[in-house]
Amino acid sequence: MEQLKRPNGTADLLPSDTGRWQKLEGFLRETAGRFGFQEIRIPTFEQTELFSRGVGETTDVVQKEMYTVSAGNSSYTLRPEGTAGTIRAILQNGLLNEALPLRVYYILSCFRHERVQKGRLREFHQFGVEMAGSSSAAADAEVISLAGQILGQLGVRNTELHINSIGCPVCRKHYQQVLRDFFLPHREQLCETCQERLEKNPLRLLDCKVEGCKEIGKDAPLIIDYLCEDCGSHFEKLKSTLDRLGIAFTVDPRIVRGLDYYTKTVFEFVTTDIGAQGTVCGGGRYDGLIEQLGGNPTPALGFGMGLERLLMTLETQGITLDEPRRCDLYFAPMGEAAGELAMELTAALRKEGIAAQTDVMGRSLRAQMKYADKIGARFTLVIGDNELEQKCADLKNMLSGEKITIQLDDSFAERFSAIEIADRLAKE
RNA sequence: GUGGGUAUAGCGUAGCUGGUUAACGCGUCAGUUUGUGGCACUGAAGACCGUCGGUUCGAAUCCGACUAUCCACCCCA
Repeated sequence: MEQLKRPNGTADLLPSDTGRWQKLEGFLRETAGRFGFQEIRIPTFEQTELFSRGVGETTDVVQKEMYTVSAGNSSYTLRPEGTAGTIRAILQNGLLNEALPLRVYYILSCFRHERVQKGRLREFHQFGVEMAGSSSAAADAEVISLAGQILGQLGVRNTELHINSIGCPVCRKHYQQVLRDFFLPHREQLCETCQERLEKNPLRLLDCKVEGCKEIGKDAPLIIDYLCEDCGSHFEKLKSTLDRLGIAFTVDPRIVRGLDYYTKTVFEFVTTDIGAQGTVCGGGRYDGLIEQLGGNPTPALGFGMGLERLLMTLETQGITLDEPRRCDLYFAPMGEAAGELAMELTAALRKEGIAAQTDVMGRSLRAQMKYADKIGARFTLVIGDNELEQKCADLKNMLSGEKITIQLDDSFAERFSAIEIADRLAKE
């Protein structure tokens, strides 16, 4: 029978991986919690319209990367990102009627039908936060500082924070016209995609990698010089607050996020250590989104952090999160009677909070010792006919090789004995 | 959606100027005299050489298509 394979762009997380995932997730929850964020969990799929309306009809994500299925008369889509669904849930459950600003975080998987490459999967995991109710630059600084602290505390190096402001719909519209006017005379020298961008999304003209376009765009007007008064002072305030918090950043006027909902502040944490897809964290403000999704106009912002990319960065930088496999005691019985006793005692030890294992392969003592060594057991306990007779057991410290004989009570297999062994382990 | 690279046991690789039982390391399992791990030694299991088709007396080896995978563009986390 033919073996079936995983779909392209998905991953299996094996026992050798899940330890570091758990540790990372625990760290993220803990850190987000310290910033006052609480977890929210939302459905894996939503009505397709949520994304076309929230993320934006013209974005690549919506136009060509969504996994959409129709069921009955409805069209559903696997979430390509976390913000739209989170905002939907916030509105549907009236969370904005509670103390503001509302702060939520999530850890979830996203789905995008893209061409797979390093750092880009079709199902990938994101840690994200959303903060709603504040239009102040202080909120921006707080969200950015959470992301910065996460990376900092993990010990991530070679990562830069880039920030920019893409203005509000009013000043952006004005700027787009200025940009068009600038590029129009060079139309013929632009690459094909840029000629399209000129019509559809002029902001993108700025971060084209084609040499010719780069050259032309070198002296292009920058949006930060065309911000309206409100957007401009918001950006100034953000920069001074970041300075005050000691968060290093560079203003990168080329950053343009590909999701339509962003306004004013956009930012990303970028590393060069993991290949071309170096954005580990990206986010920004989206003051129009909540209204766009049917809520009362409410300012908000957030970010998403790609967990695969983060883990990849940690790995190339030699930062480990692994926890060794835990086995406090391996119980090595010899013979059938001892084997049955071992099953009972092992179960009892586990109730005492001890990570215990015993033989289920019918192996020789020598083979059992090898196995105990491989799984990293701290102690082994050997019981054979002699020990059964004398009501004792050999306890061996696998690190030092030291061996002691411990005397056990009459009621060998009972709780009491388990506690006694547990005590001995604790003393060692 | 576009371009390029790669595909041989669980993992990492050799073999690829076509020639019979496809090799090595790691890992797994068993054993090295009667009841004690790490080292060493011995042995075993494990591969339709990605799939289909073509060239040929003969294909892991050459050619084509498909699929998977990797890298990059694009886009984004």
